[in-house]
This record gives sequence, C-alpha cells and structure tokens, in this order.
Amino acid sequence: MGLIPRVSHPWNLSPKEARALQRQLARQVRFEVPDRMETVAGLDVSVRGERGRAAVVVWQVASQQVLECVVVEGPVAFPYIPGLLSFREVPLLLQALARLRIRPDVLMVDGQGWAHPRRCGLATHLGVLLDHPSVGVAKSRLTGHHDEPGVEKGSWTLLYDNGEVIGAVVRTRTGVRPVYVSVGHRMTLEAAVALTLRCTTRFRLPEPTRRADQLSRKSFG
DNA sequence: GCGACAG
DNA sequence: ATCTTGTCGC
Repeated sequence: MGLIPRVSHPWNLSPKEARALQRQLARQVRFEVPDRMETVAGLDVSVRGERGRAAVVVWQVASQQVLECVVVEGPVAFPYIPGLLSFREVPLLLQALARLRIRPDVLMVDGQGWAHPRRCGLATHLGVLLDHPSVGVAKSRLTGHHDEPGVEKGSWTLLYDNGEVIGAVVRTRTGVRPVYVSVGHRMTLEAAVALTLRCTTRFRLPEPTRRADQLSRKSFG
C-alpha cells in the first residue's frame, strides 16, 4: 500500500488558523539521516481554476529509472497565499501518495521545507503528516538571505534567517540559477543537498520533481 | 506604512 | 502557478 497520513487536521482553516497550525507542525520536525535514500518520489501539483492535478514520480537513484507514476485530479479550494502554499497542495498530494504501490524512501517536493517563515513549508507539512523523510527543492526563495554559490555545478551556500541556518542554495548545473534546498522532515540538510545533486542529471531541477512537474501539467496542458 | 512573497 | 510564440544567446 502507499503512504498514509498518521496525523490529520482540518483543512478549511482561516489564514490565521493555518499559520497557528504551521507553528504546531514545525515542532514535530525531526532532523536525522534516513536509513535508505535509494528511491525518491518527486511531487508536484498543477492548478487550473478550481481544479488541480497532483503527480508523483518514483525515481530509482542508482539506475536513474522511473519505477512508478501516479496522477490524480481534484478540487483545489484554498487560495494561493505566500507562506500557506501547503494548504492548497497537500490534500491532492496525499491522495496521490495513497495510491502508490511502491513505498519511496524519500519524498522530494517542489517547494520549501524548513526554509519557511514558520519553518513549515510544503515539504515539511507533508513529511510531518506522513511521518516520512522529505526534502524541499524550490525554484526560488521564499525567505532568508544568502551569498551566491559559485557558478560551477555542485557548489552551494547556506540560507539563513536571523542567524539560523534554514536551508541551502545549490547550483545543480553550471551557469544556471540555483535551487533552494531545505529539510522537510526526518532529514538533515547535508543529506538533502547530497540527494538533490545525486538526483540531478542534465537539467536544473532534479529528475524526481522535474518529471512530476512535467507529468502534472502535461495531463493538463 | 512599505516592501517581500514557494507555487 | 497560469496566460503564451517566437526568439535571443551560449
């Protein structure tokens, strides 16, 4: 069977209530090196109007092959509010993950994890509900400050927020804009950065999230 | 009050 | 994220 949430909470929350819940969820985060990181599930959601499509692509790191794909479509009720993205995308992602036949070692999410104003980005929210290892790989910054990493593939710098390290800015390809990597849950920043680079082939985004993104909106347009 | 702001 | 074709540049 797929990944089933261990924790549940209401979703029809006001922005104020949602922020309060994020602070509670952030307290549940655990930092540790996962036992295994051989299979990585890339996750992404595409939205059109009031409906969205969530895609999950399970990627085998060693063989660089796709082991399984799942796509689900459904309503997206919560509006996009910076800092509250997870309340918009997590419900559909949970449906997709429940239909998975394989149990991926790690979840790789298109968005922030710990690198969030309340330390509860999409990757963290999802990871905590499932109590499963997760990492956030975002295409742009939500919060924090950093030095620019070197231009070569593999170089990276730390992302800070008021003196605290909240993530890393990673150059996945020489000469392209870096990505923002952070811990989701049951993960360490070092392992997250290493995994991101190991999952990157010839594009800016690591294969799991790149393929999930492709799948989620190709089935849309 | 003003600027910033994942997808 | 989405609206959208061709086009500039390495």
